[in-house]
Amino acid sequence: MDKLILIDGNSIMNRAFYGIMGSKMLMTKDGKYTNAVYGFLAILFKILEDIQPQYIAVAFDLKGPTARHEMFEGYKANRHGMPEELAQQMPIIKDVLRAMNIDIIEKQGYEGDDILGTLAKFGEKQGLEVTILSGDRDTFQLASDHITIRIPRTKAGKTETEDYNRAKVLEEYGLEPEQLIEVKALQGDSSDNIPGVPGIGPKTAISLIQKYGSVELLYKKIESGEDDLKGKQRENIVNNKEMAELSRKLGEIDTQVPIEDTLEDIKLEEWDKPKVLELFEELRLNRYIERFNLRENAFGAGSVLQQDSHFEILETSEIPKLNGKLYYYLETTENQDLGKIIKKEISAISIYSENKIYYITSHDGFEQKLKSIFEDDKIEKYGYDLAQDYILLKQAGITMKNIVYDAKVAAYILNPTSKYTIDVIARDYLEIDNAEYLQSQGVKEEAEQTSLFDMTTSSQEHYESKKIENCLYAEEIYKLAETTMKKLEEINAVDLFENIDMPTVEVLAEMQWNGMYVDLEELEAYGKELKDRIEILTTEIYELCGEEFNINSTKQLGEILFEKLKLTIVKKTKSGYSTDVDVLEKLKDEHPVIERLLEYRQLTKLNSTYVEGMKPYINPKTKRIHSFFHQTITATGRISSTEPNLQNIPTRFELGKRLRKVFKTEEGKIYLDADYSQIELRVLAHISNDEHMVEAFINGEDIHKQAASKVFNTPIDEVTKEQRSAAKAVNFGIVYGISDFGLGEQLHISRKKAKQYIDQYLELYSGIKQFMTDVVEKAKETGYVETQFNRRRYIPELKSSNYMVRQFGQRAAMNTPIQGTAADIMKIAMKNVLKELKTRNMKTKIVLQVHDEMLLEATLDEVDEVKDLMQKCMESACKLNVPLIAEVSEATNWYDCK
DNA sequence: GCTATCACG
DNA sequence: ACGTACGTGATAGCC
Repeated sequence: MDKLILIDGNSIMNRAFYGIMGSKMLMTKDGKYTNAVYGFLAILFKILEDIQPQYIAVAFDLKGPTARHEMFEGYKANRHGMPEELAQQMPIIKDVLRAMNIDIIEKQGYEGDDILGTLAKFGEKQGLEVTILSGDRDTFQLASDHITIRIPRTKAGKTETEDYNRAKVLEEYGLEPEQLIEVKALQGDSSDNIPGVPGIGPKTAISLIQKYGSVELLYKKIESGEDDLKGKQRENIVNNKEMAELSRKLGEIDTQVPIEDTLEDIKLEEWDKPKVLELFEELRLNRYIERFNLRENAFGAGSVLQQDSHFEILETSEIPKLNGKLYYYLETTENQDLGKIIKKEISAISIYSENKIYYITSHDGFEQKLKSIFEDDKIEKYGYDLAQDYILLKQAGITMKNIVYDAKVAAYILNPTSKYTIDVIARDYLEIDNAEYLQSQGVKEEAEQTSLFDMTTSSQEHYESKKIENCLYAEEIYKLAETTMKKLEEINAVDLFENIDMPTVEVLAEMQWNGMYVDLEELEAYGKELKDRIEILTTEIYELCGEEFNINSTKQLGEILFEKLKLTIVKKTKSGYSTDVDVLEKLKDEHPVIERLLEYRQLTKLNSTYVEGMKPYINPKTKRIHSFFHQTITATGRISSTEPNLQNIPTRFELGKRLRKVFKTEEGKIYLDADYSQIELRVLAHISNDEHMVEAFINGEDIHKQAASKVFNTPIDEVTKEQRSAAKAVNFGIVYGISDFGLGEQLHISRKKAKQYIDQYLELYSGIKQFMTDVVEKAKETGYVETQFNRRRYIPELKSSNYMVRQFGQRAAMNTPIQGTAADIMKIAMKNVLKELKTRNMKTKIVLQVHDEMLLEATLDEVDEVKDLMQKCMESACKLNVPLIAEVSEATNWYDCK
């Protein structure tokens, strides 16, 4: 028997959209979402494969009123339009379907359901086996012996489907499919705003129809008094007869829609392959391009994958001819040697050269060979994650020189909010699906090898797999260098890449390699002090609360404070009572336990995060902490630090700040710590070119004081401390993309008052106001914002249907050029500092960067010179229309650098 | 793995 | 009527 598939386009797109959401939101590079298209196609291909139909059609709703709206003006009144992120995908899926020659049926005044119903009945009459694919259970009323409704069902994260034919409906509801219309008439449908009869839910409705057969028969029985309904329920049913009848009409799917399409139209046809290919390429659906062999059929080879067996691998022990450029990938193995900076070592290298990949595994004299190429200043290095390679090589006694291209960094600049595993980059910029390719080459995944049932993987197979994988990467680095550089040119970011971010690779690797010395004994003494005090506090807290509990559990603490002690509930979180600092500060006068809790929180934070948390990272050999510094994490261009994070070592409060005493210089060395003064506000002054702010900086005025004087309309000499501090908060707020609510929270003042401050501020700093309007407007237009050095951040949130998300987009649009430009400037300064140190052959080392602070460990003989060059490098990193000021301090421990 | 909290610029 | 300041990372508790 021939088969027909009918798809409810809107409902499946909807499901696909919400099914694939969140962190994995798929997006094209220009910020267009593709998750629903992707999900729809996955579902489509699945059902095509399952059913192997001869006929297929997809129905869509059109905007505009339908017959149901005329019947009842409240119909679907509670529906707001589909979110923009989904709406923009509807034309895309239609284009794809057209290219596949799949009939799209839309009819003004009718809903998708009606079209499906009409076609299903038509198909059944023609003797076809019909399957309707819909996410909407309303369509169950169409089920029959030859019409099956298939609905997707999410079960434990996996999408499965369930089929409903007449028998299945009967089994689940105890009713004929047609009777579901009657059920809905009584029950109504809140999602479509169909009223039904008040007080009747699904259970009652079903049992009533099971008993009486239909709405009509129910009312007949009531009229003749043969019913056995009672009380309020009976009253409701009697009083809402019209509602029930109307609801019945609204809920019944129309199977008489005048449709012109013939059986011939909905026949499954060959795709227009070139068109499908084009669309799939745009959507980056490489997986499907491969699966359906679109490239071969369209216009032959397109990517490496089609170039049959691809690249030639040569296993050798000799370095190939390099022609001044080394395109390479380092293979590593784990090495848990405690003295190592990173717990890996180089096990092989794959090198691209003249269309071949050379694979060289570790052997006698291997390191010497690596040294000869990596230390050669005349050979440009092209790779992936060179900061890691730098350390790996350093561990082998090799100092990498002439670092030119890092694919990870290039991809980061092209889109700082993406991910940069080599697989993702290959997909994004080479349209290669590495997993699929490796599978096609018989490469076994690492995870499979550890499976209990797969102990058979021989070391030979493992070797082969590793080889192919690493050689693929080397090949891709070669290709990426070309494609990503081209794309960098398109967005005018070559200078940023070559002169700012690439030099930063080495700076960060140096920082990690150098590390910061930590006095373990002092750290432990500090920890002991904390722990002693924590013990006392714990006892006191238990006593004051009258019981022992886990103070670290916000849940338990919340119950004690707000249920047992009945303190005022200030704020709630998603899961219960909030107990954060703000809340506790407000409760300080209500109970003596609060101040102890505040101290307890502070101390346990210091102890667990900083003392205990940091200990394991002290390298037993160097006695130093070698944090990772990441260059491709933040949306703005800043650096981040992990394992441990050295960029958030306490400083605001004395007790925490004392921790900085354990960071000490080695014998005969001294820290030089340089801070940019107000770098973000200076950048803001520059970008906005606001008259007053620029003037204040040029005249060396106190910027917060000036703001206070303006906002509070007070002569500059009469500005109070409080006013200055309030104005400081406003300045911060401005940089963050201000909101009255946020400022109000920060200053503990009313929203109205906060708004006054802001309005007054923007009135006077009109250049800043202009900048904020312009930057948001331009971002909405182009979809991205840029720093002064053309670092770009796409902000798709600006197009969100969610007000909150849009607001966030606006603040990000205002903040990113400021924070990002400051980050760019710092990177330039670091690069120049390192360059100076190198050319002058100095022994001073860079050990840390904290956004606007740079910490060097200088040898005593170099202190004066370095101090000077550091300041010069920082202050002359770029030319702004306000002065750039760096303040340098020196001490033998970090605490004393002020 | 998510949430709440808190450390930094 | 809603519920926010921007950018990060680590820890603990809880599911």
